[in-house]
Amino acid sequence: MCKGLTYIDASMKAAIKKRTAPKEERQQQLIQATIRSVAGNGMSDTTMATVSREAGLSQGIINLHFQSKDRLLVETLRFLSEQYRRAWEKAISRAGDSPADRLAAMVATDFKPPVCDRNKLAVWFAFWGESKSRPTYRKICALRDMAYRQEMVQVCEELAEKGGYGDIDAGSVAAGLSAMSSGLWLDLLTNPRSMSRERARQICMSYLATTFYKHYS
Amino acid sequence: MCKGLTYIDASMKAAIKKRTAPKEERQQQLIQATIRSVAGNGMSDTTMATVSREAGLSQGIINLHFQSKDRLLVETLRFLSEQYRRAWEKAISRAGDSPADRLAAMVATDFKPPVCDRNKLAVWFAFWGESKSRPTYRKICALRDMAYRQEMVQVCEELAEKGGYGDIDAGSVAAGLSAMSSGLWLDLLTNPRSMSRERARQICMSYLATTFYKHYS
DNA sequence: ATACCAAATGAATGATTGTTCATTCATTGC
DNA sequence: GCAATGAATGAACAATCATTCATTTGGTAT
Repeated sequence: MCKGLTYIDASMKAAIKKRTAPKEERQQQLIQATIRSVAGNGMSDTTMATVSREAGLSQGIINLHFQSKDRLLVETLRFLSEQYRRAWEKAISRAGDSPADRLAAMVATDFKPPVCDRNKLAVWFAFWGESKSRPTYRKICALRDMAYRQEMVQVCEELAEKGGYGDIDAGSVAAGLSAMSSGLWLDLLTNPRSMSRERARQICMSYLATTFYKHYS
Repeated sequence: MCKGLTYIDASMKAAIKKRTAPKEERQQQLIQATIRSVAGNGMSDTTMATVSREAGLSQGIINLHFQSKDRLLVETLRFLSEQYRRAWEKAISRAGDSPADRLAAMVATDFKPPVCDRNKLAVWFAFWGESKSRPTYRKICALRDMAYRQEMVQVCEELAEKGGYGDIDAGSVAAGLSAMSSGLWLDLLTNPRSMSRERARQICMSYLATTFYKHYS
C-alpha cells in the first residue's frame, strides 16, 4: 500500500508548501499578508493574528522575522514605495527619448498592475491616514513623492521647452497631474463602480491634451 | 475666610466649564476630540481613553452619548461629510449665477477653513483607508462624493454650453478637477512645507484656465 | 543513518482595550 | 431650601492584544 507516496511527497514539498523557507521569502510572504489584512480588515483591526492567519503561518512568526508589529508595517510601506518606484522607472526607460511618451508612460503605470491594485490602494490610504502622527511613515511617503515629482517636473520641463510652450509652469503641471492621479485612486477605492482604471488614465490624458495641446491629439 | 468665593465660583462656572451640558453640545465636543485624537495618534492608536482625555471628560462619557466606539467614529465621519457639504453649498449660493464663478467658489472652499484643516485632512485619509473594509464608511464617503460631483458636473456643463466649448466632456473635467483637489490634500497632509493651501488652489485654477481658456484669464 | 542547527510553532504572559454600572454630582421645578 | 432627575464619573470586568520562549520540526552536513 501507499505505493508512490515518495513521489507525491516530493511534489508537494516542491509545489505546494515548504515548512521552512529562505528568510527573504518569508518576509515577502508576510508583507503580502499584511497588505491583504489591512485592505480586508482595515489598519485598526489588523493584528498579529490576522496577518499570520492570512499568511497561513503561526502566531510568533512575525516577531521572528520583523521583531515587532511596528517594523512589519514600516517594511510593508517601504515595499509598496519601492515597488512603485521600480514600476515608473521601468516604464520611463521603456518609453524612449520623447518626453511626451515618457510622461504618458508615467501616467499609465499609475493605473496598471502591479501599482493600481485595489488592495494596495487601500493600504496606501491607510498609511497616509496615519502619516500625520507617525514621522517614519511621513518620511517614506514624502520620499516616494519627491522622487516621482522630481522626475515628472523634469519631463514636463523638457516637453514644455522642446514643444515650444513658453508660458507653462512645469512645476504646477506636475503637481496637478500627480495630485490628479492620487485623487483618482481615491475614486477607484471608494467608488469602483463609477470609476475604472482605464477611464482614470483617460482623464489624466485629457488633462495632458489640453495642457500640452500640440501633443497628445 | 473665603470671602468672594461665591463670585469666583460663579464666574468659573460661566466662563471656564460647566460640569453638565446639553446632549448635542457634548456630542459635538466629543467629535472634535475624536478628530484631534485621530490626527494626533492615528486611527489605530485612537482609543476611548485618548478621545475622552482629549475632551477633558471621563472614560464612560462616550458610551453614554454614542453607545459605542463604532458609532462615535461613524458620527465623526458624518459630521465631516456634512460640514463639507454645507461649505460648498454656501459658497455656491454666494457666488451668484455665473457658472465660472460658481466653479471657482467650489475650488476655493476646498482649500480654506473649515474644510481644509490639516487635522481634518488626516482624519479623511484615515477613514478612506478603512473604507474598503467598512461598508458604512464607504457609503458615507461615496455619498459625499456623488453630491459634490453631481453639482460640479452640472456647473461644468453649463459653463461649457454657455461659454461655447463644444468639445469638452464635462464629466471628465469634473472628475479630474475633484480628483486634483483630494490629491492636493494629500500633499498638504504629507508635505506641508512644499505645498500651501493657496498654491494648491492656484494649481486647480491653472487647470481650469487651460480647460475653459476663454474664462479664468 | 545520525547529529546538528536554524526555522517554525503555539501556549503562556502581562499590558491594553471597549464596555458596564453603582455612585457622585449639578441642575431644575416646586 | 428640598427633593427629584439625569448627566457625569471612574473603578471593575472580560476580552483581546503584542510579545516571549520552551519545544518541535525539517533540512543539511558529516
